[in-house]
Amino acid sequence: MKVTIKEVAREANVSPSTVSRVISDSSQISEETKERVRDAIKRLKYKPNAIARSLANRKSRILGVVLPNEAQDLITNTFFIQAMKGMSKYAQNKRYYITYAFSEDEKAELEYINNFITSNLVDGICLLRARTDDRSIKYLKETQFPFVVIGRPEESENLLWVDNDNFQATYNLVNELVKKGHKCISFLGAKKDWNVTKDRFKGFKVACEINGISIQDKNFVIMDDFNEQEGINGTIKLLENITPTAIIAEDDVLAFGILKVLNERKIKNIDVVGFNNSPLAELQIPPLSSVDINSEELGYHATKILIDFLENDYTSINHYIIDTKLVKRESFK
Amino acid sequence: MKVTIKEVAREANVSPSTVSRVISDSSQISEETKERVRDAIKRLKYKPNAIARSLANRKSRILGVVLPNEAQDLITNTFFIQAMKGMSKYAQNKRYYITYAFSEDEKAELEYINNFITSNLVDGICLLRARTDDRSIKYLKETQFPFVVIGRPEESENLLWVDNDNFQATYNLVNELVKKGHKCISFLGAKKDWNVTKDRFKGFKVACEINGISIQDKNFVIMDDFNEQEGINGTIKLLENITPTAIIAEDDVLAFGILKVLNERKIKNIDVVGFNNSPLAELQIPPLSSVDINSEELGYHATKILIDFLENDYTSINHYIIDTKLVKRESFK
DNA sequence: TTGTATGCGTTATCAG
DNA sequence: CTGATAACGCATACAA
Repeated sequence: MKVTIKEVAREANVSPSTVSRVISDSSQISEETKERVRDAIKRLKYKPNAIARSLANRKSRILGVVLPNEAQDLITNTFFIQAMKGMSKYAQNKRYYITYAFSEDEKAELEYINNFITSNLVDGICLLRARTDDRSIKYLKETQFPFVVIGRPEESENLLWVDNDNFQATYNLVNELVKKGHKCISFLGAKKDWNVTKDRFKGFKVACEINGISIQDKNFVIMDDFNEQEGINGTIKLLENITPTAIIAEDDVLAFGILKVLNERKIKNIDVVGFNNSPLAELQIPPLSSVDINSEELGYHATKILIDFLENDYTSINHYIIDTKLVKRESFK
Repeated sequence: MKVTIKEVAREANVSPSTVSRVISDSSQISEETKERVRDAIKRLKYKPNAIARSLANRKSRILGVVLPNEAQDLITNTFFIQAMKGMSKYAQNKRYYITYAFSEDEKAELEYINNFITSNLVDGICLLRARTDDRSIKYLKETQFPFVVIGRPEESENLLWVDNDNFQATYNLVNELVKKGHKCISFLGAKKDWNVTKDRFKGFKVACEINGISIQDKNFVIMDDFNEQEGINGTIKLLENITPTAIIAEDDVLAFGILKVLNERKIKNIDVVGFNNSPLAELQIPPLSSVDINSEELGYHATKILIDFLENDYTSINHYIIDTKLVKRESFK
């Protein structure tokens, strides 16, 4: 049988409310009785019941995370497990729990979110990856439920988010390439209405312009999806009109496609850089240089910003930028 | 403000207990009032409070999963995310929630488990991967707390587990190799005290013996850890004493190391087969044949067996074997 | 078939 | 500084 606060109270010869106060280390309890109660707690090995506590507090200390379940994920999914790890790291520090749900599609995602909220199980929600015109975000905003997004949302005022500075990262990358003497740089992306695409492309474009490299339509290709085949198709299309000296891929999977084409055509003098630094990057031929987005940090700060918000009720910081880092390998060094 | 069971009761002109009964679809309530209450529920958009329900039921419908620190191995981790996906799939069906925690080491793991149990937050626990002499399992057994293990534990009586038949899978694999004419087969594994290692090695050994292939010490190597470098070292060691026509790797990451050595030495006539069918397998040169362990199914049935146990309180089935499937690619076909 | 009263294990309010 | 007492939202034994 579980030992409750009552047993402890009896053991320590105080009332249950006193025990409760000792547990929350209330300042208005004498050190003496605190000692006595703590002793009793130890002796009886008492642990507070999280559920009962949640009910009384109307706070569960549980966070809900909804994982999207899109086709592209299987390969790139180290992002998810890493982000989840980062999330749990901070949450565990703060004695929060995290519960997760995989959604089959956007509709299911909304359902899970709705369920999380209305069942009163979670105090806050964490969304991985913002879509454009994101219905989940819209819904969460409407209901005023606390949540954080990994990936900058379109309308980012008044909501919590964590992301890399994708503009800056790509901007810097172009500069590095230029420093190495590159004069004709191409960009291969996908999902033109995703914010991450917009940001990275913009960083590419602006940096090129600053460096006096003119960017025309033939300099870049934006595909529909993130997968190797699209990378292959995009590269073929690109090479029809132009022969760049370097290609930036918005994501490693696209870069894998690029490398395939280059290998096949035995083209050796085009540098390639991807994004995300997936574990597969270093196994490519040649090993792929890639911008590490620091997934674990993204997750860590997502829960940090959310929990801080929940506890302070009001914070000045509503977003956080995670550093990126170019990992140089054979494909560009 | 959240609408509670009281509001609904008032709206439907019944008592709260009646509403409660309607929610659990009690047979002893007239269809008529059921209708009326359901109407009220819809009108008021009432959703039961999960926490309050948990307290009253003394069941949270929350499962806890503890991820081992080996999850850090970024390369092999598709197993974890896939297992988690499978777990959530069944749990969601049954309206269970899953909360996870990453443990840094065995000590932390024990702490999390203890916390899960004593805080009364979870109804059951799922462990990923059994160690030998597993303290977590021992502890869970002692406390009599419901739990399931993915990966056959040493003493598997009276506890729930899910696993592949690793003996059988390796046994069959050897037979396939023999059928293709192989007469000298080697085994490269790691972590000699893991059950999965024991089982796969045993399958290898027995099958070889049955086929009249004698197995001596030079025929196999068991390394310390699962990573590519260990695969490389193991292969080098192996090839010092023997030149097999086929090598079985206990895990794909080890196989990646094997392929590296073979490529470097331009050895073309050794077939290689790994385990786990990681997404990287097909990207190897040559594409690696691998035994798919069906991670998602493992997770799915783990929660299934656990939830079934929790709900029936007593089940005859206490373990479940998940099929494996050899995926043939260039490295062995 | 339905309602009343009580408990689930805490926390919070209000006295003392 | 400490102790009753009443919530928190729901479930259920017992009555009616």
